[in-house]
Amino acid sequence: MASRTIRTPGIKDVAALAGVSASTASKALNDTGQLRAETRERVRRAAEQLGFTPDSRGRALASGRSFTVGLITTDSSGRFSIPIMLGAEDALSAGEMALVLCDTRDDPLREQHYLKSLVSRRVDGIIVTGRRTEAREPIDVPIPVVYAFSPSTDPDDTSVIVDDHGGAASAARHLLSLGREQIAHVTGPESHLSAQIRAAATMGAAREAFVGQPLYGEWSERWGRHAVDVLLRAQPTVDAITCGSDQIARGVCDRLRELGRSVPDDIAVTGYDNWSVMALASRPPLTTVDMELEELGRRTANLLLDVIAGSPRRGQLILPTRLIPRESTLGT
Amino acid sequence: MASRTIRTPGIKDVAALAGVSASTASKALNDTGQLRAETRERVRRAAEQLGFTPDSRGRALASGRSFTVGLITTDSSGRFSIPIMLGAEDALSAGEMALVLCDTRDDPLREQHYLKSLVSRRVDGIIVTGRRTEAREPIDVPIPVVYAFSPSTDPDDTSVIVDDHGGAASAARHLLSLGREQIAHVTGPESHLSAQIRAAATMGAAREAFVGQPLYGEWSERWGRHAVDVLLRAQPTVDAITCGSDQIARGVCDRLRELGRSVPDDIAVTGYDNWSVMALASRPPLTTVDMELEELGRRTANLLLDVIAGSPRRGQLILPTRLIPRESTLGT
DNA sequence: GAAAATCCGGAACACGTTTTCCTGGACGAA
DNA sequence: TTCGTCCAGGAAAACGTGTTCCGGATTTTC
Repeated sequence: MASRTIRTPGIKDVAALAGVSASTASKALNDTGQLRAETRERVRRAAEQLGFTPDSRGRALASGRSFTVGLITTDSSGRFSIPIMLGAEDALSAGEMALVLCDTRDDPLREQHYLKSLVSRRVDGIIVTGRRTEAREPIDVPIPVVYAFSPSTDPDDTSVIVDDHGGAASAARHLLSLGREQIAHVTGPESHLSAQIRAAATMGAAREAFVGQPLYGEWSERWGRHAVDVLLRAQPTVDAITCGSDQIARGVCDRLRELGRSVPDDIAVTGYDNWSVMALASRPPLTTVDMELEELGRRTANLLLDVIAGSPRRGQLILPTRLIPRESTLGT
Repeated sequence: MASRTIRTPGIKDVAALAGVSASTASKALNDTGQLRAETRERVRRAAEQLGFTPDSRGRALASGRSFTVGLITTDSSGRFSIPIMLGAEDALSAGEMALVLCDTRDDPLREQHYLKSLVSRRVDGIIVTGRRTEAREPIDVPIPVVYAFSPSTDPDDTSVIVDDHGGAASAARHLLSLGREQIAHVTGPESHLSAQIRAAATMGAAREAFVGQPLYGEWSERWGRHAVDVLLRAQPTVDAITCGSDQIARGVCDRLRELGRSVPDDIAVTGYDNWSVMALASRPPLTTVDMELEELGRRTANLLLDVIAGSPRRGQLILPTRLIPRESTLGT
């Protein structure tokens, strides 16, 4: 039994090597307590020499915190959740927090399972995010929670959301400022809140320049192409189209080009999302609205850190979007 | 001090309520030790009544395991890492393991930081993944590691990779089986291993049906469009084009349509990646090669679980791809 | 020179669980 | 009756850290 299997060194090993007690070593490494500078240094060198990395399980137990937050997403495959995730992870890692990923795949059972697991891990906080802007049922855990993108239905919960209204309005105003006078709107299913909001905001901002009715369809290029035909039949003199997504906008551009209409000379087009594979690959590249989701993720994480630190900020935080002007409205 | 702040109940509370000792409660809840069935049941009811969830920090400390694995990715924004991540998370969550996400953003400093953090958390294992198929430097930690997508340069490490050669060959064989006799290949930068491999595999499988030289460029639609012009000038009689990515293939299709060439009647086209927003939105939808990355993630996770359990499987595991036939080769 | 203040560092405990070892009792066999 | 066996459950150690308290040593003060 003399030669135990090799372990990673613990604080006791460091202490022994430095010739002090474990508690002294702890104080030395954490810059706490009253120690001579020389002692501190000696312990530090010992730790260095042994390649000591403190075991956060012990620390977690002692401190009552786990330095971990859970991210629960209804679909991380979606392109909305991912930037949020990344932003959150970025903000958290700066604070030495780890992020554990839970993809529920929209399955309530899986969600329950994950919640239980996170509670059992005594996670310091939870971020909940979804792929729709509709408010969602709050989750019930004895742990700080912040909602991102999909707010909680409970207005007292902390939620960080995108200013969808402002985003759509900024696109419309951009077109007005370029002198466009007949603006149409093509977007996704009317059942989607974001489609409704964007349509309403567009009409509100365009006012008398808005022509016809918003065209609801699906979030696809195909619908964008088809919508052009519908639109041109009803409003042949339209000179601008704002779209509810970059995919739709790309379809719109493609179809317009096929019909020999120039973008933006004849008709200007705007997208929504700033999804680079769509917005940049489109011909011409799309003027679009960036929801700045990574920043949203960061803000969410920082808000969660505040809640954990004991100073919660309740209610909805609405983050601004950013208009990215490109050739589809400006020309070359 | 009598009314302490309300805590989540511990196993001792459960034990007290059931009238047994903590150790007995532990045994009852874990189906271990020698206990009367009646006692077990009593403890279970007590746990249920108190809504007891075991604290995994304590469990981690006692068991020596943390029931956590780290996923280190050089860019999780890439569309390759994400399905891998999801697959891994899926496989791990079944085993009650949590996955902590570490996005290094290709920064060696951040990678070091994350590694230190994972070691400090005494993670049970680490999955390393990247966005390129080139082998990468192994990481040096006293923890089981499995590499996914980007293998380790050390052949003794465990790596799970995609059969890029087989994938490209399957596309070429598919075209041959359809009677195509002049096959060209358009792909990404020659500096990318995957581009080289796919080109070589295409030539090998097409044999005398291969015309000209592989056209190397970039992974973009723009290059795909441009490549068509280059290609048709050099090889006017080509009747099939295999592409190194769906983006390139989409560009190829677009340009061919503009030139009045029918896909697939005049020229058949195949993509690579089965990236649905590209492959399905393309006109016509693309026959393409699916790398089954989510499955790769699952396999990787399961392999890691094996290593953790003590039965490592060294070397490279090469997973097959799947050919997805669609209209761009089959017609309607 | 003695008392007080200050500085250092160690012993012990807490955190929540699992696990090993041990004890007391019931039971059967000789 | 006595010995051994088996069962049910408890006490304590272990995991690795942080923290509180306390005592000894050194310095300061009168």
